[in-house]
Amino acid sequence: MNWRLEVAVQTPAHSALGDVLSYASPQPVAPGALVRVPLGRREVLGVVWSGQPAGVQDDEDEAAAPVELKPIAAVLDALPPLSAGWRDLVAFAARYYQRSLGEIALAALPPQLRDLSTVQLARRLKRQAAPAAAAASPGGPALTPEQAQALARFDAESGPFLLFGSTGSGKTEVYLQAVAALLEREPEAQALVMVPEINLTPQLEARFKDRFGSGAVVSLHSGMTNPQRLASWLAAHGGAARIVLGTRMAVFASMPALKLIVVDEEHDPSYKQQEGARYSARDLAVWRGRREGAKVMLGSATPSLESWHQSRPAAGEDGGGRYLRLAMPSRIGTAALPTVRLVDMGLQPPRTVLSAALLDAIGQRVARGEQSMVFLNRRGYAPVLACGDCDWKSECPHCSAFRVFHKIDRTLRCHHCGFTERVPRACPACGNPDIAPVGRGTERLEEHLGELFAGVKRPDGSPVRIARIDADSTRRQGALESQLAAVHAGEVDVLVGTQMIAKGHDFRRITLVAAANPDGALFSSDFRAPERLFGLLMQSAGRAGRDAAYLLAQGTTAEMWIQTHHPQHALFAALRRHDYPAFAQRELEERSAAGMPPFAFQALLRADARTQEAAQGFLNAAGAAAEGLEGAQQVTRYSAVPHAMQRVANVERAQLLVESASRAALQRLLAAWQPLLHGLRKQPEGKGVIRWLVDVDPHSI
DNA sequence: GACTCACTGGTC
DNA sequence: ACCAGTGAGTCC
Repeated sequence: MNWRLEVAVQTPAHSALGDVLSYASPQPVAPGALVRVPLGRREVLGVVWSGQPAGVQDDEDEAAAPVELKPIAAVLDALPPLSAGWRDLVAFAARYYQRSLGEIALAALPPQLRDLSTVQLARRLKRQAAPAAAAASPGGPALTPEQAQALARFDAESGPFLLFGSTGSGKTEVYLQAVAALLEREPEAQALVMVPEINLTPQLEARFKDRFGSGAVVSLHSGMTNPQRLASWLAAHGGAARIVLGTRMAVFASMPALKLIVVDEEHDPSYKQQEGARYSARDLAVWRGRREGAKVMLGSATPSLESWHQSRPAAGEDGGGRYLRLAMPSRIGTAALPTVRLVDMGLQPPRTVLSAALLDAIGQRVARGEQSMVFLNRRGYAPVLACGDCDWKSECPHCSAFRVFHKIDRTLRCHHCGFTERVPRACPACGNPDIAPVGRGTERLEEHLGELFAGVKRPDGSPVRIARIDADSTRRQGALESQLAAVHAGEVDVLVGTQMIAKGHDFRRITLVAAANPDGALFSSDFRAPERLFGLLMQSAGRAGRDAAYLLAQGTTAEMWIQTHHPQHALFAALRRHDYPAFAQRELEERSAAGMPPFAFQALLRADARTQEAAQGFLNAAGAAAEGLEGAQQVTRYSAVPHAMQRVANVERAQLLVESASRAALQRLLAAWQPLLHGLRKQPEGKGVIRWLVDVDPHSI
């Protein structure tokens, strides 16, 4: 008997191929099994989606043209098939984000699996074979009443849950105990714990391994080598790993006994994949939890407005959100949240970088042996280099952006396309030797602080030590770790950096945090910018004064300084009171009035082309073609506009927004649109279009 | 998405 | 004559 298998292989949705390809097999193969199949003149990895005895015709067009199917090359039968739950997750993600099954499925598998033969894999599995590790969890610290109450409700209800806990309220301990209770109760159960950035996995990994033993915990993130990723993935797939800790990609980890998903810092933008399949790992986690009967806990001090709205308590007519909110407003110990001080930059002398009051405050802390941290969201020395005579500026020849001046190696670097040149000696346009940096980045701030604090001494009389952490200083492998270690060891008095240092790090001796110039986000065209800024500032404030005992011993208090030209802005007023609910309420009222998310659902059709006209022409033709499609009446379609970063590496980018109050209507339209777009690409309107893509629930517009 | 193939234009 | 770069077409 011959069998016909439908196999998902890595092909994009806009190829002319269907979602799955058909192959012949001499024996039945279970759905979810991994197979190697011929594709053109290659042999690739695929996932069996379904199978049936050959000769059974269920499609009329099949009968018209019976084709000879190629046989599969091999079955990786040493591996248990991927579960129906996993396949459902992949299928849902493919459908929702308008990609092919195979693209999602193959991206969710460890890359090394693609080039292992059956023999190599079998050998690998034999070496790996380990029974499910008994997870040890010798208790933890005593819980605060808030933590205990959150856990009690988590235990009693089914969720999903939004753990709304201020920075330092001990959210991680709640995760640990929720996992511990689960693993103790169910000897096979697995838990998935997601964090936003790879930077943060080592610390969390250490805490989980410490609590549960190193055999029970594996990591899954893009910073790992391929063999490491394969080993982690196999341990999760086989059930040996009780806990999987990872970044957004981990949402697709194969976990046969998944019973709990934690999404830490659920508001973090990095949960949204920004290339390829643009999925939101947080949203998929909620979907997966419901599908697989696993409890889901989202945690944040500044939740996304989506999650906040979704967890609103019932009031009046409103039945409330679908999530259950668990609040932990207090910091552990006696530590209060830092005092927020606003510096009105309008009252400072012109061109002030750091106000006298802030410098004085930092100086005092240096003298007492305390640490301070200054944020500036611009790396490099200066964002622009400009000629004093003519109007030359350091524009990138390939992008609609300025090249940034990096003094350290005297280069002009484009942060978008990477184009780098030596700094010219004189103005390339008029020859004037007087070209000067405009504005400031972290490099210049570091230099500036060094000059200003040249006379300031530490308690032992030694000079102040200033360090900088940003993407440039941490390019080398292991550099971030060693620089963070230096801060922890107290070898740094003033730390300058980008938002890289705002997240998660538990610095014990930092008592002052300052945002040098956060105003950019206040009046951004991106409607999510205030939300991101509030989260970032709250998170930054959370870096200060984490150790109550240290503050007490020092006789000091924690402070967050913000330099702004708009001290009256409502965002800062809420921040001052550490009042996220007030901020969220105001934002939600505005979003509701303007009909924006979470009160509407959006998708972007984006196109890249050689010229802006070609990109917009394709999009507008696509918009017109959508007229009359299913769902179109309920979906607002806007005109094509240039992307916020219009040109990158000589490619013009444009986008077209579609929006609806009904997620279902939007989904119906997108599904019906896909084949039209595919066809349009081949029409004259598609001339010059390099690529197009759909971004569902886009993060920035 | 990964790959091949045909075609282009530039250089030794 | 020999390439890198690019665009079009294919893959059950």
